[in-house]
Amino acid sequence: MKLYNTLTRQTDEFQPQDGSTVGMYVCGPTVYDHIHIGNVRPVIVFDTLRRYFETFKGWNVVHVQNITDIDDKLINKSIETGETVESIAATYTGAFFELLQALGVLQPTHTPLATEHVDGMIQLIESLVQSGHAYEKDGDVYFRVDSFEDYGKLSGRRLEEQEAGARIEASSHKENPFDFTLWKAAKPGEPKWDSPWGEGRPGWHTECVVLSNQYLGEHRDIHAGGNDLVFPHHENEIAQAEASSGKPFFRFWLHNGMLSIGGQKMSKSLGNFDYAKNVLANYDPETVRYFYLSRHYRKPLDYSDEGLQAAQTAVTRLRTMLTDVESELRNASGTYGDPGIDFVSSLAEFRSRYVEAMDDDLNTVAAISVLQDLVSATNQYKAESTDEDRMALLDAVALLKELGEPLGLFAATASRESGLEDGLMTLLIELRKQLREKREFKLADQIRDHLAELGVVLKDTAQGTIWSLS
RNA sequence: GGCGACGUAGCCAAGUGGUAAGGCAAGGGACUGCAAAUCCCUGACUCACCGGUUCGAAUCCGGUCGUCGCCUCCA
Repeated sequence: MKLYNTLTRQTDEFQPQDGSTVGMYVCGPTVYDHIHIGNVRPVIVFDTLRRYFETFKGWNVVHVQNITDIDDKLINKSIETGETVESIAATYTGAFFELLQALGVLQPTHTPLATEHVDGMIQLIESLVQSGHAYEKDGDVYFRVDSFEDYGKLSGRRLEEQEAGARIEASSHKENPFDFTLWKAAKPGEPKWDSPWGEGRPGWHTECVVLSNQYLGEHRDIHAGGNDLVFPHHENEIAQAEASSGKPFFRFWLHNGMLSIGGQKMSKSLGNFDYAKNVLANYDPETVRYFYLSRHYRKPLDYSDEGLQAAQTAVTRLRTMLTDVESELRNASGTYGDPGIDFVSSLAEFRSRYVEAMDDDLNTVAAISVLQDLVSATNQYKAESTDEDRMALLDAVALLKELGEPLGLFAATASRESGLEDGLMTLLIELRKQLREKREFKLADQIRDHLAELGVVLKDTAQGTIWSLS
């Protein structure tokens, strides 16, 4: 499939290096607060990519999702609240994983904490110091950008051009204003680790390098994150990784677009943000996923309640087809008939359109339109086919579920009814049918209304009354 | 100042050289005892604007206007 690669600035054909295993690293959150609705975008997008790899490409995916649990923001929060950094980090790390689960995100293969890999980071920094790519100054260690020829290759920034109009404030410690911190000396009271340069903590960019190497080894296929990380974070990762190893770091760099609110970028520093948990309090997870996937992942996405509402209506339409068919045919042993066979053979077209869309730089928007078309065609067949020719509808349902899998849709729709439940419903529906035949509509409606209160939905269709759980 | 993205119907949004997907909203019709769901019909002579290339452009080139992002922690 093709993926847009920030490194080459074009869509490149993607294949795992060894042909079967994809190593994918997604930059994770700094756990000093609950994640917001912007942080959710890469989580959903790259979960979708992973699912597509696994279900449609047959590739095994090693998915690394790091947790940054040591950082200035955590230290500041600790000073504000009096809580320890460890305790704050533990709280929001837990909240993060709860949220992933609520969103139906597959559990990443590895979820390493930065603080558990400080030794590895110190080793990396030491090797950079020894090779002249880094230097120590008063307990801080900086990466020497002038020592890395390719600096700027990811973000397209040439050092010479940058320096002219630079608005980076010059630090007296740095040889070049673009030199970045690898190791930061500890102030009194701050969390700290021993190192050859005294007590301190690692810089942010270093953790992703160490964790990538450790958990992916040579399977460094994809490194992903928000496009606000391109510079300086990912640029700096590449610099230190490639300066130290002499080998290419990652082959593919994938970046999702930012979330905006009212056309303005949403961010914590601007204050115009909402917590992801609040959205999940108002919308079901599939609606949330549908909303995020209804815009191409590289483009900016404007967040709005109206957008979520539209997504909810749209995803409900898909789900309704699925539940209606399953309700009608749950016990049926119908036949296909010639029209059914024709209909089933027409389904292949939807699948290939879907694959074509997803293969084209994960075009989930076009893929979703295929699901909508599939549902339209199925509803049409449902409306026009005779009672004997309905088994084909189950094929359409199976396809819809298959296509929904990478998007994370319809997982929760599999309601299992017990034999007793089934029997009771059949009884109630038969009773109500007799009432309706006697035109006792008041009683019949009472049954339907009361069942609705219990979460059971009745629909009177041309094929008889069907029921499903709401 | 440097790097980059975007401007498609009331709203959201694909399409990036071959004559405008899909969803939401809206109106009309069908079905129905009523509900619910569903089906049918109605939508951009047009893709910010101007000029160019081409048999042909929303799609390529040049320019104009407008919006936004990164360059400082940020997904």
